[in-house]
Amino acid sequence: MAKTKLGRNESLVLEALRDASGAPRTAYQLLETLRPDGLKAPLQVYRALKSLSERHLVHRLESLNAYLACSCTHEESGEGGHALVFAICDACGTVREFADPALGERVKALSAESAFTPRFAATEIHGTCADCRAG
Amino acid sequence: MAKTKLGRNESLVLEALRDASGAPRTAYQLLETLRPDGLKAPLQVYRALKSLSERHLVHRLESLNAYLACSCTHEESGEGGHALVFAICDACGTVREFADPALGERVKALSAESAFTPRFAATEIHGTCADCRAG
DNA sequence: GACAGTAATGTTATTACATAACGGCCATGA
DNA sequence: TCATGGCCGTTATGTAATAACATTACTGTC
Repeated sequence: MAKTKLGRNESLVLEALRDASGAPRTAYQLLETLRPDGLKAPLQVYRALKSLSERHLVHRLESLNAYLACSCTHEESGEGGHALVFAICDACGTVREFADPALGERVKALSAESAFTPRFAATEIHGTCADCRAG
Repeated sequence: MAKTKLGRNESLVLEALRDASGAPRTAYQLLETLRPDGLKAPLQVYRALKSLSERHLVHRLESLNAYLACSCTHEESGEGGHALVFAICDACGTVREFADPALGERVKALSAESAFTPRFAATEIHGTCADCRAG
């Protein structure tokens, strides 16, 4: 299932996201960044992002339509799937990523109550980070 | 802060969402639905959705770019803000909405650990509902 | 009623995000 | 060799959301 090696475009996109370190980037921002490297069309970026997502190397932030290099060591792929948490600072835009087991358990419990079979869950918390609060 | 009464477009959009009962609708789907009622431009729908969101009568499902009539009685507006949970069936598209206090507490705790000040959090669980699993 | 102020609405155009459809290149192994 | 599959490139298009500006409807006041 998981493919073996990253292709050129995938490597470029992943590197660009890691350079951003904590700052999410939209697909079109990535495209601009990577134009000097020869990327020209949105689809090149989107394909790379899709592939990287499937390998759990990047995540999509749904509420921002943006992408983030994964900072967690996923010991995951467990049955219930992943339960990621993102703390998004609306002031400076940086994002911290967690993989919280307790929250994952709560998601499972809630799902069970509704006879719902979860496959994947993500929590996005919007607020203000410590640095921005300090000002 | 909260305005008094719904305008015509707001009422139309809210009604359309409630008619969908559990099924999320995109802004453009709503526009098509409401064309017979005289709506013509996306902005009319988006403005209504924004206003309704601020009143907590509808929610946006980030992972679907779609909107849902709120089914909860929000006794909320507490300090930490809301912590909503959506169980999204990827098979039939229906969505169940919860307001889970335990999960809200976990979000607060996680935030505190990172000196992050939360304002709003939403959890979207993708999976399969009981009906679809039964087939 | 006449008027000013404000909230709601309407219209056009544009930006931003994402995918469809098609074709080419090249490694590798039967 | 040549068929297969993975990766890559390009054009065109679909879908989601907002900017900018004009207009209409609903107040209260005099």
